[in-house]
Amino acid sequence: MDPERQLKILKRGVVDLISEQELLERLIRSVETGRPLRVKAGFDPTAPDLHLGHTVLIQKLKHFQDLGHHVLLLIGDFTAMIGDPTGRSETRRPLTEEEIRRNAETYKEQAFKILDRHRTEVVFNSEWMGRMSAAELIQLAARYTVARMLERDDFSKRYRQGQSIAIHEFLYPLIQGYDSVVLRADVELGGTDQLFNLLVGRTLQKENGQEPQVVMTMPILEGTDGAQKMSKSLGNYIGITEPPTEIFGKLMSISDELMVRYYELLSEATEERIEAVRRGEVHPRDAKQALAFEITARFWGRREAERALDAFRKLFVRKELPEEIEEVRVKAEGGSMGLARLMVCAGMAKSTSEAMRLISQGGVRVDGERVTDRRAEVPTDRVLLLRVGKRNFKRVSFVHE
RNA sequence: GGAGAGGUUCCCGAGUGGCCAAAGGGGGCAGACUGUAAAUCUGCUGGCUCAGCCUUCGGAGGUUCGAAUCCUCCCCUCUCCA
Repeated sequence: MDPERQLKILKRGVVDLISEQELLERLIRSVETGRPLRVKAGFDPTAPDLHLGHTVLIQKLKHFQDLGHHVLLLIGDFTAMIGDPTGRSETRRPLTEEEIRRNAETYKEQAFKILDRHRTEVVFNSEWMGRMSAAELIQLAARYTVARMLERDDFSKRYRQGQSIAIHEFLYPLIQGYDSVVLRADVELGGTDQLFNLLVGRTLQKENGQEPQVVMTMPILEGTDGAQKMSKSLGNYIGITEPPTEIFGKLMSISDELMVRYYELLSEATEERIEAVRRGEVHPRDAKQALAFEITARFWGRREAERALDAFRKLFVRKELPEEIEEVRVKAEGGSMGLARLMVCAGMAKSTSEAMRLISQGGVRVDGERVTDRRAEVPTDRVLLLRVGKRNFKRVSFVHE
């Protein structure tokens, strides 16, 4: 495809592009020589699951891949092994090799739900970092100054606010940049928070006599709370391996405002369609359903997405019981049992205190009847349908001894 | 190495001897309402055999009728000086 058209596709949704001119030149050269661009993006295998936030980046990698370029999926297993304490005072436990290997494996599998596995090169930075000597590492560290490191926004902020910065945190950007040197990357992709690290790569490449990589950043996807970035540790994420009903449901629960944002960054919908959603010309509920359907189908297929849609309509629009209710068996302690205690046994409350709170707040129903007496007893001679809140259902049967 | 500041419940952050299971905010959960699990409003938010009792305020001891608050030692973070 001609370079200008490629550029247009690649630019969509991008925040920083350093520089557009360089990218265009490389695309032209690529067309002329028939050599695809080497496009790198790194992932930390610290958590075993990818969520929608990661897919913003992967989706962009796919654009490159579809245009015939060479995608390098870098797994930062070396850095993960050291354990990055970013932002917290407690030291994060470094992962074991085994954990990292497993995480990396699931990462790959999940990334291949979007990327073509046969045309993606997966590399691990332990391959070269693991062999680096202390002397070589110090030489690498000598290339950069503390003042320049402190240019990075989060470092300077933490420094000003008197928070701790461990020495090795300064090494992360250097290692990441060095990865680009080793891989001879033409382009590196990252979130906007990665801009600094990506630029370090350019500097190091220049020093090593390479043409500096083109740097491209994608927006950071906000989590379901609409405020902070999506991350597993903040609990505001939507994992791509979560069950279809979860993905669908979580997407339906985002705010109308956030929905527009998700459309922009995650949907394949046309510009016109997104504009219509933005202006409120589509009913927010319908727009949200369409989005939830699209994303669910991306990871689970249309059939599963349709089932999730049906289940959602049934429960929330028609207010019927869900199709599948989890069944639990609880050991009976005589002819009746305290409801609060039962809720704990059935895994519907973390503690008796919490269960009692839920009851007095009117959030608990037994066989469809609201119970508000926190000391209520329930019979144990038959199967009970328990409901906590709007969407937590369980069928409880008792085991007598 | 020296001098100072600080470590509070899921998070941020008040509290300097009893009225403290600990203000306020965030988050979370529940209820009402609805267009939906959006928005908004209200309530709850350590545990238990729950009108009572038990365990929490970096860790270990101590003073006191009584400690998150006072003393001693230790651990951790930050600032300034060297």
